[in-house]
Amino acid sequence: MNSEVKRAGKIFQILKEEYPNAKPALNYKSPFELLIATILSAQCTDERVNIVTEKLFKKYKKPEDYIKVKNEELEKDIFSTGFYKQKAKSIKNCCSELIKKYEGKVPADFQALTKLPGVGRKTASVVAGNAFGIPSIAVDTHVVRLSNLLGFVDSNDPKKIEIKLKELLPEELWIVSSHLLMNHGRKVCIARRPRCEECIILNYCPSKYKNKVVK
DNA sequence: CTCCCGATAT
DNA sequence: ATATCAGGAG
Repeated sequence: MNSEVKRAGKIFQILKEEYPNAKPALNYKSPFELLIATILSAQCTDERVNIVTEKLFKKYKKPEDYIKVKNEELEKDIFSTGFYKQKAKSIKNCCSELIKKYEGKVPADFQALTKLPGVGRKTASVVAGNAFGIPSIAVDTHVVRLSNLLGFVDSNDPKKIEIKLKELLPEELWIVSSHLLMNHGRKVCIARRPRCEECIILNYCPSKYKNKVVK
């Protein structure tokens, strides 16, 4: 086992102690709700998505419910998450696909998820991992940022980062590792201004007090 | 690489 | 007032 792997192991061990209850920040009660919430979370904070989905999930229960309303109505209901026209289309098309191909159920398969409208690698990983327990690493902007700052990678390509993290970590840590990095990224290693003073893994961070994302 | 867009920190 | 945040599709 190389030193890179050991270092990563140490970092995630500390993060696990710091965030013992690390879980998705999105609120959901089913794979379907998680799928919708994650589509909405593109370029939007999880916090804001939760505000929107609180009402949304009371009104829309099944894929059919999203299809039968007019575009403008769905757009209004998801407005504040931004990119609402795109997202409304994605959600509607996605729901049609679910009905057509999967009897209205969310497929428990990464590749199948990726093919759904509005669902890219990150969303597919979130759903596969958190709704179905399939080992996956969701690489969102926090994971990209922290992976670079912590020196795991020198790249902004989410797929490369995902592959690298999978090499670095044992499979049972994959799902939780995303949550840990997202948690830490949101609370301490904040994009706008990293709180290096309060960072628990500062000693393992090559970017400490740099306040600037590498590359 | 550009477009899609509102919310919020500074 | 405005820079920055936050993924997917074409």
